[in-house]
Amino acid sequence: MQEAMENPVQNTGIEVPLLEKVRRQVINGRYGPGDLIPEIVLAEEFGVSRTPIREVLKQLQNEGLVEIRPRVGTFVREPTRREIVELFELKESLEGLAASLMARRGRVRELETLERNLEASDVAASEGNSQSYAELVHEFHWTLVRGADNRKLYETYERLMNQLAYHRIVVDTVTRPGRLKASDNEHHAVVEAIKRKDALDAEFTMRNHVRASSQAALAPTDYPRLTEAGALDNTEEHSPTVRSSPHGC
Amino acid sequence: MQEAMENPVQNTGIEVPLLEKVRRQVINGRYGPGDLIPEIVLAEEFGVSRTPIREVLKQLQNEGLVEIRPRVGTFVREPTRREIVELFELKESLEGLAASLMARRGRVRELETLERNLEASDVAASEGNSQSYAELVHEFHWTLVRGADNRKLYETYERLMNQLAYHRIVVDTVTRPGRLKASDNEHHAVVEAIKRKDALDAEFTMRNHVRASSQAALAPTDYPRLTEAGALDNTEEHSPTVRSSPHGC
DNA sequence: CCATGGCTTCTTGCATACATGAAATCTATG
DNA sequence: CATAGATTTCATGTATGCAAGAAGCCATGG
Repeated sequence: MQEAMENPVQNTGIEVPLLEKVRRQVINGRYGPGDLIPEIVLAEEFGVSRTPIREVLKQLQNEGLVEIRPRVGTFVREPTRREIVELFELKESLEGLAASLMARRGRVRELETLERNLEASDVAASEGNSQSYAELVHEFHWTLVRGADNRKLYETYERLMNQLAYHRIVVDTVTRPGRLKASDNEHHAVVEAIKRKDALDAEFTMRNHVRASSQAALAPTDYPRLTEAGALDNTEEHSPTVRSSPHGC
Repeated sequence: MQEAMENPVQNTGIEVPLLEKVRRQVINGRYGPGDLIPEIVLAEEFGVSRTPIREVLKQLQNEGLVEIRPRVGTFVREPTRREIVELFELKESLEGLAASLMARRGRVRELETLERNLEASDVAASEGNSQSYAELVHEFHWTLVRGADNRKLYETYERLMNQLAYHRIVVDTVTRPGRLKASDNEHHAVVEAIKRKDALDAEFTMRNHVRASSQAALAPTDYPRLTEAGALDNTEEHSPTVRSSPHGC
């Protein structure tokens, strides 16, 4: 009854590596927001015809990453600030649901993963290793959503995160003063509530955590960052290697 | 900044009427769960080539309504009971979020729509007109989600409802004894909380309401229905005209 | 009678050609 | 020099042809 969830990418019938490769090329490649993406260029680049490229682009449009203007062309979409806020509101609700569902499940494998994650996060937090911590944050949130054992929730979450992940608007807020340790403490509180099987507490602790990190991500960043690597990249340029975490902490 | 929301169907670049027509044909037409849907049949039926049909089918797969097995064919998907439960869990969370967001907005146009809906619902409930009430329930929930003024939430909700709407598993639970008036009362409570701008109360009142109607929809239906029209249709046959509400009450 | 092997058929997946329409450019005129 | 109009170009939208693979079927052997 419980199907495997090992494939995070929806089975679209499209050869998955192609979709993934086009995604990277489109978002992290030489195409910036507003740029036209000619189908034929991608087709030649990947050695296929326009047909599968069109399918991939339609999928990307469905994910909200590009906009296809009929008879005109496909353009990289620039999410508005309003959309970012909307996505964060949904993120808060969905992760709250995930925490609630996981709390009701009892001791499952994902709970142990979270506990190990906390240990590693404590180390990274005490060392101030924000790069390492950012990755652990990433794992924490995805483990939680996976631990909810609700495939539709997982797919919905994945869908929304795809819209947030590849845009430079959301940067690793973990580098902001104080946020790192606060985030770590909030993670602890969530896991504690889950261990107590207190679904309501788990949900609201998680929601508060997501809201806090979302606000940190959305707040203007006037003050200097704590790390030099991956400093705030608000210019229209886009770095080929994205160091920033795809979501807040 | 605030874009219009008048188009509930995502702009996919596909000629929208075609997508809609294929959806009906596929789900309410002669194709039942598990049936193969040959592209060429639809193509000839609608007087187009296979290419736009393929795009439509891919979109329907993305919505979860069909399954494309590579090199084999496209089949109408039968959602499992587990999936239904998962979708209801998400529905509860999303509609709770919608109520919460709407409560924070103050007096907006959609609130007046809800109030008019309640008046009409009271009449339908007192008359025991479950057909009329079912339509009002439908309008109530969609108005609430629209009133949240969060486009991403709206799109996500639409996406999930598409997966629930056209399957005969979810029937109008409004015809069950007691559920009709209970539902009406719950709607009143939600609107009251919104008018009081009590976001938390609005959210949980709505969540409780969704949970109650979801459980009613999922519960086994041993006892006779109160209406003769659109009686529980659990056979593999599917009526050409679907009378059942696409969601609970 | 049952099982197994090959064959036929059917369906999709991809490539390509052509039509359509929008945008940009070039030109001619006020 | 600016502007309006026509033309040219370019990218998409659609149709169609062909190949590959999977499922079903039939025949044959045990």
